[in-house]
Amino acid sequence: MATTSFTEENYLKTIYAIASRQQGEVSTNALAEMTATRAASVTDMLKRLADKGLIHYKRYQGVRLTDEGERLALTIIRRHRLWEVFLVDKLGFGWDQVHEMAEELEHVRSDELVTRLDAFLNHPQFDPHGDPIPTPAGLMPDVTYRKLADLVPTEEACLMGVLDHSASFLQHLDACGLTLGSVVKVSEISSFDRSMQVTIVPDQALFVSHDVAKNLLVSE
Amino acid sequence: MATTSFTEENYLKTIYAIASRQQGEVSTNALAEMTATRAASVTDMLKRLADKGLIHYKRYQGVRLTDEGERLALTIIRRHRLWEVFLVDKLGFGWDQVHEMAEELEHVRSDELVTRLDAFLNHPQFDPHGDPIPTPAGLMPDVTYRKLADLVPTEEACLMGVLDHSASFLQHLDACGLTLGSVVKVSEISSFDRSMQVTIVPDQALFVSHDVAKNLLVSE
DNA sequence: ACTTATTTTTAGGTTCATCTAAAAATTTAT
DNA sequence: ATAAATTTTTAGATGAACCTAAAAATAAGT
Ligand SMILES: [Mn+2]
Ligand SMILES: [Mn+2]
Ligand SMILES: [Mn+2]
Ligand SMILES: [Mn+2]
Repeated sequence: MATTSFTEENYLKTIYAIASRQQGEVSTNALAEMTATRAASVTDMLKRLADKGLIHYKRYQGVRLTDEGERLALTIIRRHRLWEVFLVDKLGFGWDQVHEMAEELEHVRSDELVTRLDAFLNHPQFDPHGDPIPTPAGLMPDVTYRKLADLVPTEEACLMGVLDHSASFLQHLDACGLTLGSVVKVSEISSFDRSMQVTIVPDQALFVSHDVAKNLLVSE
Repeated sequence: MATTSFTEENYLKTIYAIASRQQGEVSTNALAEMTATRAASVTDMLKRLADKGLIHYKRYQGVRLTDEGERLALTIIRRHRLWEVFLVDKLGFGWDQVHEMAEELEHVRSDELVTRLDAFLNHPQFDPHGDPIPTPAGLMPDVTYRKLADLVPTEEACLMGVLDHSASFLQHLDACGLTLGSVVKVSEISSFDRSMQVTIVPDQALFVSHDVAKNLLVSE
């Protein structure tokens, strides 16, 4: 029940993020890189998180979230994503503008606030970037997307999310008219550079580089 | 332009709050009491705020906000009150529940966020407790209220705000049916304990103790 | 005016979150 | 297997924000 600081919460989120795209323990160096701090600072913090029972930590062996740590990480991710929905749906921000604000809003501590915000937003399942919103109990819904880059000609699919969350990538998608929810159909793939000719259904023809296609998630 | 910390922002708000209900400089002790810290800690912070040009400070002489300090204090108060409006009007919280959450939300740093929130709320002039919302430029609108306790029989006035912001006082008002915006008419004042017999127009008779009446603001 | 009481400041410490530099453990390469 | 490279940890500092205890300045009381 001890109170977790702003900084501790960010470490938990970062451990979760790294762990979810690899298997095995998360390394001190990976955390130092992600949090833009030095490895020595990470070690310090890992000891503190281990003392609080939020991570499993053995020196030189990397870390893994405990059940409690994961639950906490997911409630913070839940808050982050709900605030992003609020900022886009209610305040009219672009999906490329909301991440930094959500980084601060996610630390506002009130369960009742999250509950009411969720209701106010009509219990959204996904944030503006297509990422699933963890449940109130702290469970991540598992969604299985494919990358647009993995489709073959004549396949049709709905744009569901992005892997690259950078403002520049999101702005590029805006400029191309690639909006989440659109249905796209692959017409042709260049064997030279794997660039794709796609149609945004019903009839908007579009050229998509492999760099873009491999960062676009689709479902079908 | 240097960044102001969470803590510094709270000190500025506190200095403003104390200064606005007295004349002359704000004492170290008063600040220590309000911030629930020790006088020595306050002195530390005052030096830092003075270095940043946010307060006028001469040792042993108390402090006063600089123009820049006051502008900053008022933008934070603006954010606090806008978030309180959001929590009550949009999320349906009671006016007795929102202060603590607003204490955290007010520190989320984004001018664009405040601008859009203000528009989303339809540019409210007052927060749920009847306190005026400072302008985007950092100016406090001056409103002049009277206390209900200062009215005499047959006077009628509109309930505009509260002086006591405690949850227990606000809940007591809820229980009595004393809502901001109601029009009340004083019928009788006891010369013994200054308690009031009032009518919530059109016809709800009510007994109001002096303790309550002196914390209720009315205008007319 | 002088003594006493109060307020404020200084001095010296603590904890959190960071840092650099050096030591220790682990991993990789020959 | 031994040496070299890499990763991780320890050791020792720093700054922010707090603390207690003692000293200094100001205000009050006689
Ligand atoms: Mn985000
Ligand atoms: Mn997102
Ligand atoms: Mn408040
Ligand atoms: Mn208020």
